[in-house]
Amino acid sequence: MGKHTVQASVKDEKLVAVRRAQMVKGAVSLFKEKGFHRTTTREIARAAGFSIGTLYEYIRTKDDVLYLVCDSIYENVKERLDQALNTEKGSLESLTAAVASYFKVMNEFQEEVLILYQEMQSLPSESIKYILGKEMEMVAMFETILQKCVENGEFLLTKREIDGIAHNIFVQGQMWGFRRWAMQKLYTIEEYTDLQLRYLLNGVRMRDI
Amino acid sequence: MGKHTVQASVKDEKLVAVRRAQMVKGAVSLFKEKGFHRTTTREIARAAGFSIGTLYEYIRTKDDVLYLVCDSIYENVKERLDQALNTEKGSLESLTAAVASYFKVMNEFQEEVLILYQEMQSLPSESIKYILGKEMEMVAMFETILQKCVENGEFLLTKREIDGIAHNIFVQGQMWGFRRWAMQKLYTIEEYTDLQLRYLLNGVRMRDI
Amino acid sequence: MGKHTVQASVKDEKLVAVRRAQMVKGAVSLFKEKGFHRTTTREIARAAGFSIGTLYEYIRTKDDVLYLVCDSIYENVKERLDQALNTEKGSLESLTAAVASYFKVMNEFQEEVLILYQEMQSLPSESIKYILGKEMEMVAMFETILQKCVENGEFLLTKREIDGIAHNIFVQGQMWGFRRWAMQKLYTIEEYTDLQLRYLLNGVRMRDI
Amino acid sequence: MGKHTVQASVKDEKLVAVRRAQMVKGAVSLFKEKGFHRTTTREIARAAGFSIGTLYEYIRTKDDVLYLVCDSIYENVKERLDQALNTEKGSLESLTAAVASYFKVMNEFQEEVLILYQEMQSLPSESIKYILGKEMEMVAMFETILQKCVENGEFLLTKREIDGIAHNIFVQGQMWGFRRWAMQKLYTIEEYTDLQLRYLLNGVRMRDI
DNA sequence: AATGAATGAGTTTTCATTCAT
DNA sequence: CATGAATGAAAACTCATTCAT
Repeated sequence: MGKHTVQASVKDEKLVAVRRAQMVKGAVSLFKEKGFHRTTTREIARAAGFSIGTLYEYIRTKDDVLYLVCDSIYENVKERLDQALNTEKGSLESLTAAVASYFKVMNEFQEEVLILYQEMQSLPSESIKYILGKEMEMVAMFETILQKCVENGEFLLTKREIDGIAHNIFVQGQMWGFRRWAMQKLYTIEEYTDLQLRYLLNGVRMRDI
Repeated sequence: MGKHTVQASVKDEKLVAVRRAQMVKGAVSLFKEKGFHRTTTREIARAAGFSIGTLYEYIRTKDDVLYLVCDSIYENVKERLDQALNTEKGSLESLTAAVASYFKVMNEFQEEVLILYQEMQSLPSESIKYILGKEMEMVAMFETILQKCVENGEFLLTKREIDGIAHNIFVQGQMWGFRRWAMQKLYTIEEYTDLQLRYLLNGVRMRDI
Repeated sequence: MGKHTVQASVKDEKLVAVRRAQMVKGAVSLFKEKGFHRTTTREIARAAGFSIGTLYEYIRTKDDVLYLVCDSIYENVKERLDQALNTEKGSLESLTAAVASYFKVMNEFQEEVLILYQEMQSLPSESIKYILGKEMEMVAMFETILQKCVENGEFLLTKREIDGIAHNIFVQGQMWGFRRWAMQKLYTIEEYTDLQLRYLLNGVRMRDI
Repeated sequence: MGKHTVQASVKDEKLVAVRRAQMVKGAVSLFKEKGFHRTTTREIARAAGFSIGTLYEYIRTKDDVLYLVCDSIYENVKERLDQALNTEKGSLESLTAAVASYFKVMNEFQEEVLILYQEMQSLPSESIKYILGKEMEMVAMFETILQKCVENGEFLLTKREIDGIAHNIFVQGQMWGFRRWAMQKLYTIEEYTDLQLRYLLNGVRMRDI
């Protein structure tokens, strides 16, 4: 955190949180529609339900909005994921369930994740690192699950293979939203989940026994 | 093509092609650095080696530059891919070779592909469709190879499975460039190719014999 | 006075005086640093030790602050000058002492006088006249002293000459602060006083006797 | 010069000079009326006879206008002064003539000099130094004249006295415009010149003869 | 009396596009 | 064909002022 905090002129921290939530909500819906650069600060203010002057009481520059949006998206995704994965016990079923949950979350947040990928580059590299750090935490969740599975003797995998698979899971989840114009014609999210799981598990399942 | 053609004031088609090539080259290197929206038309003209007035003799709007850039990128990728895959004969080895070639091409064009993903949204939806069509053609290349493999009795796959695998191959190639900050710490391009091929083939290889 | 009074919402006149003194003190130090236009009302409030809302309980507009500051500066200068010159008796020595005192005061208030000259123009012309009136009173002090000297037979001067000399004295005092970047490299305030006095008295001293 | 040059987007140096002259002329008349801070860039552009976009082809920031204005004022004053003083021969008459010329120039440029004193503080300190350097050159002109007079045996003065007198001459010239509301009620410029010259010369004339 | 969040008019600055030369 | 000066709409951002608490 520390420097990854956007300065507000308003002192009341509760209020800052409330206003920023309004702001992010409005901004996300605008960014979905036209992207960050084609959205004006006035539009963001209006969508948030307050004036341009008020907007600037809660941020310093337009880039702050982008940062807040990106941060909020991953925060939401991670929160939903934490809830979904916290019962995980290192079994094949729980891995399956975790991946299915993750894909569902990514289905829900597909537009938001698209924003992240398209606009994050405009942030200062410090902020990019910070946000990608959150992504790594999510990948690490899958690594942990896989690791447990290995420890439980469900799979036989090296650390490197675990890393690779965790990445693949993560990317396949994003891909659903990313390439929805192609994927969502071919499959429902459930079908897609089944397909990818089968494909992933082919790679990881210990030969019978 | 038809409407997917950018109008030029200059008649000499050879010259148009030459100037646009200069323009795209300059623009790509600028877009890599700062993105489409943070790049000005003046900068594009300068990078191309001519004046702002001349730039506008070869395009109508700034968006035309983006279109030309996106189009050119996929044209280049496809061209390289056509070369790499045209000797393909429907065998496991040729599939392996094709995927490896594709990954190599994506490694080479990673920054350009990034541009595509980040900026394509700014194009009119007509242009997006047109360019995504090219992407579909590339996916179709892998479908064809897989189909031939099935026909040759190498694999046993349904049409749907073929589509899914082709997509996965395609996405894993893009993922290399996309998530290079994570992937390229873990693997060399060759290691990455091996890893992904093993997973892919685990899923497609006919159960022994 | 009359219209040269700044309206306050707060009734308690004692409090008004206290708050305005705080305000002027903070504002002067800000104006010294960055000038009137580059200083915001929020900064003035903060420097004064209260909130922006409170600031506006004691003034009507930002210009009021400038007026109050200008007024206060001359008020302070005049007060110090009154103290210094009230023992004056119309002799050459007392003139000398008066000029020396005045130069000392101007040395002390040089930054404040700079503010006056740089920002007074932003006041409504009514206020300018009012404040310049105070300046005239100060010039008049020197006229009075000179007049007494003439009456005492120390000098032989016409009314016009007295006016001119009084002005010269006044301007030379301001010049010390105004052109301090040039003058204060050449002289100490004492040397400067000596120099200017000699020069002034050359013009006014009655030929020997 | 060197870094004291304002960057223009337009290449044609002749044109830059012409447009900047228009700009300065318009800006000076606006600054006389309402000061730098109360004048908008749009007003400057309009007064100069071109659009806001064009204005910014010839400057980088609004502060550049102020710099150009300040520079131009002293350039003009110095040029007029150079013309007036170049026939100077180190006699009492030529000193008298020089001072009279200078006062006349300051009478002519009184509003411009007022601008300098009121707005120069807003410039970066580098530019202030550069411009005050020009002022020092003007003071040096009088020092040179006085020095010649001393060499010719007209006056008997130390170097320090010369410096002090040159400063006094310079300040008395500025004072005429500065305090015109007071001075110009009492005297015509000619009378003022006579008066100040008499004082000055009382101080410098060699005893008797 | 004191506070500080809210407001929006107003300001500087940029930049895609045009057009006369 | 090529040039680059001119344009002005549009954008980000500021800040004096108000007013509900």
